[in-house]
Amino acid sequence: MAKLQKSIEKRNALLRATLCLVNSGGIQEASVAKVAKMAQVSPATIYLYFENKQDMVNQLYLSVKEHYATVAFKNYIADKPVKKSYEQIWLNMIQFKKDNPEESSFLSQCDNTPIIEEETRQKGLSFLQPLFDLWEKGKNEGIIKDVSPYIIYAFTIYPQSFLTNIEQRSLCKINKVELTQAFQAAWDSIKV
Amino acid sequence: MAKLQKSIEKRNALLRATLCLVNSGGIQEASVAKVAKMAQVSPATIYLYFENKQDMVNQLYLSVKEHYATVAFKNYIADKPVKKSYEQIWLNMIQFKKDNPEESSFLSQCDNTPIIEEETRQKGLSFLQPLFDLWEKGKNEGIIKDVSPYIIYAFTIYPQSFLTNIEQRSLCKINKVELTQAFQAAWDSIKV
DNA sequence: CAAATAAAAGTGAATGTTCATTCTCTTTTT
DNA sequence: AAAAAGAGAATGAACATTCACTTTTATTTG
Repeated sequence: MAKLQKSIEKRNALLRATLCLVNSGGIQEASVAKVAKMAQVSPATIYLYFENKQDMVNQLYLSVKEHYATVAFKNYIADKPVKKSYEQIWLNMIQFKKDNPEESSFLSQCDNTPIIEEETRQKGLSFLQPLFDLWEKGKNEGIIKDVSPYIIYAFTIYPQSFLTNIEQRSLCKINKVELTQAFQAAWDSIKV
Repeated sequence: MAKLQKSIEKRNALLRATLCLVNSGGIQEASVAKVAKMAQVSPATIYLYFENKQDMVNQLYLSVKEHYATVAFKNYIADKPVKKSYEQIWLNMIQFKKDNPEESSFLSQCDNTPIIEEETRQKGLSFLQPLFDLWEKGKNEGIIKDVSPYIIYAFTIYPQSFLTNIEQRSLCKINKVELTQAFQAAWDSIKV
């Protein structure tokens, strides 16, 4: 039991090291040798925990997405009004990105790289199912436009990445005012 | 003169090859050797046209951004009503992304990689100045919300990348209906 | 319980590629 | 005949992965 625990910790150390390196210099910076060094482990050890480098990055992707979803849906109670629920989730999501810039930047980098396999992507998306259900509920109640979930995602969730991205690059600050304006924009784009 | 022309053509061949390779397998796939081979040129020749690989990618970034801006602002006449002008530019922009998936995907990949220097990024952004001016005009006329241009960009232009991205991955189709809905969402998010 | 043994986890060095870049030499253009 | 453009081969570093080996942990047996 203590053994298993140690294994999990080592696995996490490897994932954390990968996250850190990808964040500081792009995915190409996270070489197996560097990850191993940062996690204080032999390069060979990585292959005890992961099939290969691509597998390691894909697993990291899933683990980060899972964390993201956990934060997004914390204290989520399905029977509140749709707008209120959505506001809560939306704020949780952007807060996650503000609080976890490394994980957030990693996810952004993954959006457009072929290292992440389509299967992994789909699995990652499935963590957000409650959100898609909420949109469906909103559509049925006639308070959210009857458009594809892709459009809803594109105009309400996806913009968060841009905003936190530029805040990270110190080009702007996202405080309470901007947060309120941003949610208003998101909601206006999809409300009936 | 014919000499210079030939030089430009060779430079363009190198940029085109880079674009193609980046598109097919990520930035790491575009190695100097492969780019040279695809452009039917010796690896050494690349260093006659560019300082190094990073410089080549940065120049490609600028060249693509310039093309993008050219398409965005074609037939743009500043004295039409703000909403009409904006609709025209917005449609031009998304059409560019649909018509030029390689260039579009390249730009997306560049959004989150440290290969592109901050200076290059800023220069690339400056091509879109007329758009920022239009927003300012809209704000002055009281028809666009008085919020930061970052927010406007995040909720109207940035979502296009997501939509064309998933269309590219064959997860959805963006036809006339979706295009109309999408522009409506974009406009609703920022109109007063 | 303790010694013996089997299995699992972990290592550093080596493998064979591929990488970006530079070298020396040749061809083409002025 | 000078200079500019281009070539292929060479360089050394970095890469992902595997190798033969050691150490640690778990299980069996006397």
